[in-house]
Parts: sequence; structure tokens; C-alpha cells
Amino acid sequence: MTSSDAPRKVRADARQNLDTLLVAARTVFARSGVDAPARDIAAEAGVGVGTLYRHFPNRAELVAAVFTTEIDATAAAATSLLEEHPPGEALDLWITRFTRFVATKQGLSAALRSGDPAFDALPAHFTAKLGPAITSLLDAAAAAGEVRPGVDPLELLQAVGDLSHRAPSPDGSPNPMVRLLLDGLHVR
Amino acid sequence: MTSSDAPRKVRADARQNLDTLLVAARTVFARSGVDAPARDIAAEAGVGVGTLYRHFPNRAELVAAVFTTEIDATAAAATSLLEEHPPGEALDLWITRFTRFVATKQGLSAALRSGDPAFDALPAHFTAKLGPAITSLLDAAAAAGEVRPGVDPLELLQAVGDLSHRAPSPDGSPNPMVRLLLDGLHVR
DNA sequence: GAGATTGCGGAACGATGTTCCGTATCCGAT
DNA sequence: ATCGGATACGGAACATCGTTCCGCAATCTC
Repeated sequence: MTSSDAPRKVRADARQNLDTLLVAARTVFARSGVDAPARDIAAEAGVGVGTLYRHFPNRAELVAAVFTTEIDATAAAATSLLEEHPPGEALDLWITRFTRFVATKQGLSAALRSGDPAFDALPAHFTAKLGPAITSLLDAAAAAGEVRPGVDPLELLQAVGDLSHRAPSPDGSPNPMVRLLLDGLHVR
Repeated sequence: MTSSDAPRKVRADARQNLDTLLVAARTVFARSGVDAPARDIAAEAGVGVGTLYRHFPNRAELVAAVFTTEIDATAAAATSLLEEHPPGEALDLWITRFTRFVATKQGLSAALRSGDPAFDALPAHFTAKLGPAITSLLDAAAAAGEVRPGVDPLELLQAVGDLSHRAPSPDGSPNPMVRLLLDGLHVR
């Protein structure tokens, strides 16, 4: 008796505002970091702060939501890259994309270690989504003989993440240490 | 011509207040974490916030100052422990002390990664002071045959630090993982 | 189209870092 | 011992946050 009696549809403008907020948050986070004021995000979306807090119980949950959608998008990119490029190249392109994700999330690791319960589910989501993605890429590249075998996918991902922490890198390219790592990964 | 003409002495109450503030900050940080409000620290010291900001340009600098003094104290403890205990025991006691230092500084790593310039000098101070301390302890214990040789001092310190991050541990004892590490270190 | 409900905007609140300035305190010379 | 000026203090005031609240507007159901 709690959920099956379909009380009413979600209002169209509400649904629209939620999407707008997520997009705006992503934009603002990229511009000013995850510590950007809630007001800025609301303004970017063209709504009031009240609307923001109607859709998310607090700022941290909004941050978590944005990260989740970006993780999903990054994971999804793996399959399409594999279809359009040779395995080794696909791996490089995907890692570059992942690097960009980490780099633009200045404050992600700090947020994760903050102890805020809103972020509790993020690490699990992280490995659950990104783990299969990197694994498929790495397996394909290894099978094609373009990459040394025996590399643990999640370990590689973690390492790239750690290396990408510090590195503004104005253009989208991964930082030198990541490049080094990738060069070491490839067979020549 | 910049410093040698001794214009006047530092006022005694000012000097006293600075010490009081450092002690108060240490107390409050231990009780409420490094994110404790500046007002709380001033109150604990029995001074106004204005006084706090006269002695430190901002909150971050106060945090850095406290860490610095605690790092110094921890480093200094190494020599006295070595004089009063057998080398292996001294090592354990010191690591326990270090563990307590890290554990009570909930938020230290987050602060370091925050990018605040006030914390730039801390890592260097960290290794400069703590490096020799752990080295002397480890060397003494190894020379006495109480500990396996060939362990890199700073690496050990870093590992203990990483393991101590998460672990409130109400009593002062180090967390189980640190214990495990130490047990592995000792020769039986 | 009317009524009910859902959702919106933004003022308001409480907490926090930081600044400011009138006032109290201390130091050195007399 | 005292006096004058430099020095430091206290805490109100300001700016900026996250979050809440509520009168009003947009939307949906019938």
C-alpha cells in the first residue's frame, strides 16, 4: 500500500529542472571545483536555490549525483571506443577521457575522505561501473598483443587516478606521468 | 637595515597569548577535528577572535602551526624513547605515538590536498623532521637484531600513516592493521 | 475549465572566516 | 612612580555559505 496506487505523474517542469540542474552543476564544478556555492549552481541553471534543494536533500547529494552520471558516461564510452578504434588506441583514448574526468573533479578525493554519508556509495559505484570498462579494454588490447599482459585493471585505474590528481593541464591531454605509464604499458 | 635596529620588544602578553592559542588549538582540534570553528579555538584560549587573527593571517596558518609543533614534538620523542627502552620496544612505542598523532588529525590529509598554500611547507617539514627520527629508531632496532633489516624508514612511516587514516580507536592503541605491520617487522 | 496539488523563487536563518576599530594594556623614558 | 605612545586586545560587524520556509505560480486530473 505504499507505492502501487500511482498517485500522480511527476510534473513536466520538475523533471526538466532536475536535468537542467545536473547539467548546470557539471558546468559549474568544471569551472570552479566541487566546492562551488549552491547559489552559483542554481543561478547557472536559471532556478532558485529552493528548487535545487527540492531535488537534492543537500549539496553533497548533488555532487554525488553528478559524479554518478559522469561515471556512467565514462564507462559507456568504453564500448563505443572499442568499436571505432583498434584496441590499443581505444585504451589510450579511454584513459585520456578518464584522466579528464578525474582532473576536472578537483576535490573529488577530498570529498570522498570527508566522511560525508552522501559519498558512501560512490566508491562502490566507481569500481562497479569503471571496473568492467577498463577490464574489457585491457583484455582486448592484451589479446591483440598491443599491451603487456598481467596488468590488474583496477590497479591501473587507481594508479592513473592517483597520478591525475595534481595536473590542471589546460588542454585535455593527460599529464606526463600518465603518459609514461601508458608508454610502459604498450609493447613496442 | 631591515632587522638589526631592534625597534622594541614583543609585548609579554602577546607572546603568552600566542602560546595559549597554540595549546587551545591543539585541544580543540583533538576534540572536534581540524575543521573546528575559529571562534571555538579563541574561546578555548580565553581570547577574542581578533587576537587569533593578529597572530595568524588565517585559520589554515594556525592549523599548519599546530601541526608543525606536534611534528617537532613527535620527532623529539624518538631520542628520549631510545634512551629509556630497548630499541625494539622504543620503535613500537614511537610508532604508537605517531599513530595517535595521525589519528587525532582527522582531516590532515584532506587539508594537505586542499591546495591551500598555507600547507605547502608541511610535507617537507614532515619528512625533514620525522625521517631522521624513524631512521634512528629503525637502525637501532635492526642493529640489535630485534627487527628485520632492509626496511625503508620513510616508506614504513608512510604506510603507517596510510593505515592510520581511518581508525578512530577510542583508546590510544594503534589499529589492527598497524599492529599486523609491526608484528611482521619484528623478528621472532 | 476548476480545483487540488505539486513545485518554484528567493527572502530569511544560523554558522563560519575575516576585518575593523575603539579601548585596554604594556614598555621605555623621565 | 608616572606618563605617553606604541602595541595588542575584544568582539561587533561584514561577507559568504548551506539550508529552511512559505506565499505564490504552474501543472495535472477530472
